[in-house]
Amino acid sequence: MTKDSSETKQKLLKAATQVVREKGASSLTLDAVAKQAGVSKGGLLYHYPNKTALLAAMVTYLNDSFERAIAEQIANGMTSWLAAYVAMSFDPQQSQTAESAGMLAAVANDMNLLEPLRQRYKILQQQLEASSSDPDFATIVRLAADGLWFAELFGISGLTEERRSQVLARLITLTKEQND
Amino acid sequence: MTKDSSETKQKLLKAATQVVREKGASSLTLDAVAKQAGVSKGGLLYHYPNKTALLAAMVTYLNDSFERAIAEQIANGMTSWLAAYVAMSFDPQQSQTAESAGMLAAVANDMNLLEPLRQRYKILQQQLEASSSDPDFATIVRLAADGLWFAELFGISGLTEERRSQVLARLITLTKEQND
DNA sequence: GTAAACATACCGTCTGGACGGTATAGTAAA
DNA sequence: TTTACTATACCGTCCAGACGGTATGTTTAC
Repeated sequence: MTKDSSETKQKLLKAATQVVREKGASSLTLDAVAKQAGVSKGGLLYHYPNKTALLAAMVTYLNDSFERAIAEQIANGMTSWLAAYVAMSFDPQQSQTAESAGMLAAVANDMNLLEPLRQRYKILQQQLEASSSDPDFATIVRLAADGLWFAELFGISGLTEERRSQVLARLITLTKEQND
Repeated sequence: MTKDSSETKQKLLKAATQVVREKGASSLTLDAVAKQAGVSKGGLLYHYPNKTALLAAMVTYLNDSFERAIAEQIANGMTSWLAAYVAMSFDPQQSQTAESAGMLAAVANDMNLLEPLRQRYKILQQQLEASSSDPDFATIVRLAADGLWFAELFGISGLTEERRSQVLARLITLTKEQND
């Protein structure tokens, strides 16, 4: 291995993410990704044998990025998983990058690609319920975080900056009223 | 107008919705919609001169459908706009039909098509805040409803039926603790 | 008969992906 | 330590099909 395969793969994933962010999910073509990554289409297809493989990798990347973001929030002082989840959902850094691109790409091409996410969320929800004294309310907090994340992804939140930060603060407070 | 143009248009919109639901947003082609509607492609293009026009109509349809659904919930006993909004978001009938299809189609093709929705949500959020004694919390309730709607649209809610109905009940209760 | 409401046929472009080739580096026998 | 061989990492070209859209009929209602 001369140039380390995984490094190029990472570069291609980044390129795909950037294409989605800049030109939209409908512009995510193999040509566009290859061009963005500075690689020929043949080179792209060497690493990802078809478009589905690339999309699947994007979803996996989303998944991992998600994982890291939560761990990061916990490291940064968030006292519970739910609080970290909320903080992550409000983090502008994380929101509009790899995660959103993977989501949009999957939705635009084949929703079945979200299957790994479904498995994960099923487990996460179970853990959330198990670790909370008020599972219904904990779920509401989680869904509110999801709601903002999606609403901002599609640009339909309608929240001002002030409101946004106040809602964030309130949600963090609400996570502390639970032993989770 | 012999066969009533708007009637055929409605038929075409329904067909487009059905295509998205059955085959996914990436399969929403003019051919597919025409075939589903039992019309030729020329016939489709007579009513919607290009694909963008069709997509825009789907978003408008989504918008109106959304409006009607809320009004319906209020007619069915929901005492506040927020409660009606929550109930609508949990209504399995409404969720996975016209609204979701329009959303998915817009995302898959051109996110700019969501612009009308953005305008609307900006106003809705303002009204929600203005009519509530605790705008932050009202926003949280709204976002939780959005979160469930999106999560179920993408199949990542991870909620059991029981949990789902309990969360719904809880959210409705929470809307009543506000004067909105 | 004329205009709306379709249908049919066709075109140009884009896109996924197959394919042959190339360069470089490692391996292994002589 | 040269030589033959193989695997990895990529490039450039080409093609079949799909898709959006046009151009041109043809029917139907009034």
